[in-house]
Amino acid sequence: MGRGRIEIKKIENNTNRQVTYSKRRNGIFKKAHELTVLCDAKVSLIMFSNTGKFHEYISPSTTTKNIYDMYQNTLGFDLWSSHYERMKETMKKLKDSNNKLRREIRQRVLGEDLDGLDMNDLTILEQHMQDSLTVVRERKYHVIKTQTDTCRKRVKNLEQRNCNLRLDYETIHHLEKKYGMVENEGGYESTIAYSNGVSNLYGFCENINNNIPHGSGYESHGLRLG
Amino acid sequence: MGRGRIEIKKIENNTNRQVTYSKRRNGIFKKAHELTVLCDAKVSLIMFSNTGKFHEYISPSTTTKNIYDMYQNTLGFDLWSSHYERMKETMKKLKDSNNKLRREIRQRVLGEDLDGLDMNDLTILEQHMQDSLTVVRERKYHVIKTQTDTCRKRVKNLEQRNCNLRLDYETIHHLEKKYGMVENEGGYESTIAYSNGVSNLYGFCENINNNIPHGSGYESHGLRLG
DNA sequence: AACTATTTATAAGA
DNA sequence: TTCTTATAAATAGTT
Repeated sequence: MGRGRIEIKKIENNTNRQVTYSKRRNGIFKKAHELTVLCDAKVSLIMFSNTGKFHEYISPSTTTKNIYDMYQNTLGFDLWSSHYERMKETMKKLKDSNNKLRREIRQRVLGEDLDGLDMNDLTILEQHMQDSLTVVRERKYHVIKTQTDTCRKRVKNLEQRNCNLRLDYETIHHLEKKYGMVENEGGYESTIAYSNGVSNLYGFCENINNNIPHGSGYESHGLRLG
Repeated sequence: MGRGRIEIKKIENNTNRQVTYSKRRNGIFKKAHELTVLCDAKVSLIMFSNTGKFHEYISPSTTTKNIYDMYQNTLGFDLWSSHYERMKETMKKLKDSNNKLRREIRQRVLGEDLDGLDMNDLTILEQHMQDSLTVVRERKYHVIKTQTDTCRKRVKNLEQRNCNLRLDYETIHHLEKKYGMVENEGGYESTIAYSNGVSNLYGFCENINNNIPHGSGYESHGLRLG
């Protein structure tokens, strides 16, 4: 019904398709309305274009929800309710699980809600909590150990560098004494830095391999830092 | 479009109306299908004749339920699913809550999943666990105390009753000696019961206020029963 | 969005 | 119901 007959297959030209959609949509709505009036029928017509645009026709004598309810009645089964029932089921399970978890936390974390437990339950619970506490303590000691190890490495590194520096200074010192003269190119501040530097460096070097503890067990760290 | 033009108003002739319904229904279904194919659209067409007969067309690329879901989404308002959306929301919250609780349990009850915690977190966690453990231990000792108290009361009660019984027997015994005769109304079995009874009763009475401990602190019970 | 040549739908009749 | 057919209506291509 047009200038030429067309094959019923997707119109590839985008503009064309959209124009045809618009024209035919009006046509089909008109037909739906005519059917409604002529035959006293109830029609629900919902359409989405390929671009997602929405249009609907609904017979004036009814509503979309009503048509849908009739539809469900007619088919006898309820598209929603199977879904809905499953959802309610899932929700109930989640709630139960939640309550169990909360109770477990009340018992195990807060130490509340212990009224229902007998001696045996309590003993088992106590043991579990003791075990968990041990795990947490071990973790804590592990963290401490890692921290102190890192710290010790940094200290050792610094000591080594300062020791080397001291040796350099001593070499310079001896050379100065040997030639009986001080070049003193750095002026006043340099001299101060030098004398302080040497005494500090001595102090550092004496510490090497003596004052830094090397224990590696959790316990020794725990005793010192706890 | 027929042998004559018709006015768009309800066809009063019943047969005629039904024929027209049938013809036009086919026409509109055909149009709906053509629209689906030509324009790549999604169409849901549900019809009920005035006699209640049901017919539907649905684009092959979708389902009626899907169209209704889209319909609801598009209108934003919701015939069925304000309820449904609230349910989904609640469900999401429950799931989140559940995951949080599980994580808490993993950390606090099983001592797992501690990687993200620093020294401070660990110390706080350790303290909490220690506190909870203390609460559980106190509860345990409370249960022990209650049990032993109940037990002691029952024992005391029994002792008292047996003591009274012994006194009664002794009274009878003295009376028998005094009058130099045994009435022996109970026969053989009674005599056996009597002689055994007396020796047992003596044993019980000697224990009163001597062998049953009366400590009330948790610690003493813990030491004895733990 | 309007036009119009054509196709398509369908009212009435069989 | 289904077929037929004259005719109304819808619409494809064009402006």
